[in-house]
Amino acid sequence: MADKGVTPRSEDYSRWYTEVVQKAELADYTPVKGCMVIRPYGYALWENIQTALDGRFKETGHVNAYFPLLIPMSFLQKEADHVEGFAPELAVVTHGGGKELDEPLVIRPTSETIIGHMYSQWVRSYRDLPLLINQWANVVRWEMRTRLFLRTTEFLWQEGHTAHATQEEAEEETERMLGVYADFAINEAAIPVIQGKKSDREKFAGAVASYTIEAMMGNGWALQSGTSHFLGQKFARAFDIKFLNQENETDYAWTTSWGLSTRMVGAIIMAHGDDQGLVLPPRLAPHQVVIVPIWRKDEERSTVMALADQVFQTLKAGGVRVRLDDRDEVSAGFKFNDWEMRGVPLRIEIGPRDVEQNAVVFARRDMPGKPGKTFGVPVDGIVAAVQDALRVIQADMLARATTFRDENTHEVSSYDEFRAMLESKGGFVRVFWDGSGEDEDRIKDETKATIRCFPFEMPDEEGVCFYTGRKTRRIAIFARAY
RNA sequence: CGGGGCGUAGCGCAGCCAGGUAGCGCACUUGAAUGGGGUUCAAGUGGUCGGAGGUUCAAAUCCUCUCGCCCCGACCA
Repeated sequence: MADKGVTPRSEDYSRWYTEVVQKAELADYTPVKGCMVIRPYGYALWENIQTALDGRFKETGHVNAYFPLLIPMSFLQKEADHVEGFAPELAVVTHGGGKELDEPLVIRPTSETIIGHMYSQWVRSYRDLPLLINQWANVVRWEMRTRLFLRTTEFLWQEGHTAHATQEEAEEETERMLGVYADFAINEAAIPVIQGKKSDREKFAGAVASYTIEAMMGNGWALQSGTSHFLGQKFARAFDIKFLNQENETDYAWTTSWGLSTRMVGAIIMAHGDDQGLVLPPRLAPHQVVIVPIWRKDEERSTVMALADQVFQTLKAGGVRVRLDDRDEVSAGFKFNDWEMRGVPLRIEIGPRDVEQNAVVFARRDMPGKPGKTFGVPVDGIVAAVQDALRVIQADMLARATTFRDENTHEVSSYDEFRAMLESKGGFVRVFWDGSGEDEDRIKDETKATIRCFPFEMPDEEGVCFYTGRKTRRIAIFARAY
């Protein structure tokens, strides 16, 4: 097993993850420390993520633009919390054209500063607002430890930056975009994320409030999969984004920012992968269907390939992302395993016996082996049959991930219980919380668990804080996190 | 940056303790037989043993330094 598949997750989740990424040919490390190359298959997945998100951004009135990679160091320093948060992980350019620069340039770790600077020049009147811009870009953060997709020195993401005339509007935008992320995660990536607010300890450097979608990975750890920040007027004051309101008074704009990165690829891998490797949700999979023809003799080959090609053309014309694996040099069994490692949601097997019946065999990636197989699927109506199957797979993946998350979410009422739970079962721990930031730090030191969020969905009842014993209405979700 | 581990063919490893002219599996090439779950057999290609210095008649092996990677911590989308 171990010699031909990936390491079972129970043995070593970290190794399992790296092996899945590499066997699926999603990405590799490069000679530059902590930097990853996203291989064509991994990039195709990212492109589908981009398309799904970008469509939602357009629907909510946003437009794309591009801001530069290099930012003057002084810009970073204008917002005190922001520079404090990012200073340790900045990559700095000190030379250009063979000379030392008068002022060092920072490779953007995020673009609030340069965009804030430009917004200050673009905004004069309330009529210029809201400004709703997104950019697809790369950013660099000099992290100490890296992991493919989850934390790399350079990563790809989108970052939305908006400016509004009123606090209410900016707060609405912050929540709207978190909702867009949650909708994407649930309906495209089949990951049942929890929406909530970050604790002060965990919020974005420079934000007034940060919101997050938190996903549970296969080992019970949490992964922050997208964030949306309400920046108040902090950046507007730092970058002088002022406008005249309807009363002809000067006011600072209210800004937001929100981002989702290639880390989402890591989330998909860890939320759905199994011992055979990657399992991709149909809506994002680069290939939704792979057709594997099976034959023994040359005369069989021609009839099998004729039907395989016919099915391929029909599906393609029907808008299905389909691939025909017509390689001669490897066996059918090899191809099965090959595409399983790559997570293709649905495999269509076509052999001589199927040709006789003018039918095919479906094999679901999310249900390996016999249970996921359907024999004798008629070629007539194949497009609808495939689309149905893909819909079912998508829905089942979400349902399975939701069940997994719920089964691994526990409630405790005392700190002893809390520690025991993290030791024995892990996962998310849902508690009443009325502690301080210092309490949070102490818990992190002692258990490695942090507050992932204060979920939006809270029961309308009062409870006792598991740590302080005080009465509170606030719920927190604690977990170990990537 | 602290603690642990590892650098030998594209990948995974053995050889090192007890120095003696570099090996295995996978992959790759060629040929044949196979073909409904990672086929089999045969013949091949491919290596500055991470780098530098030292000890020695002789270093993958011993010594010193150095570079890099992985895992665990601190940091984090």
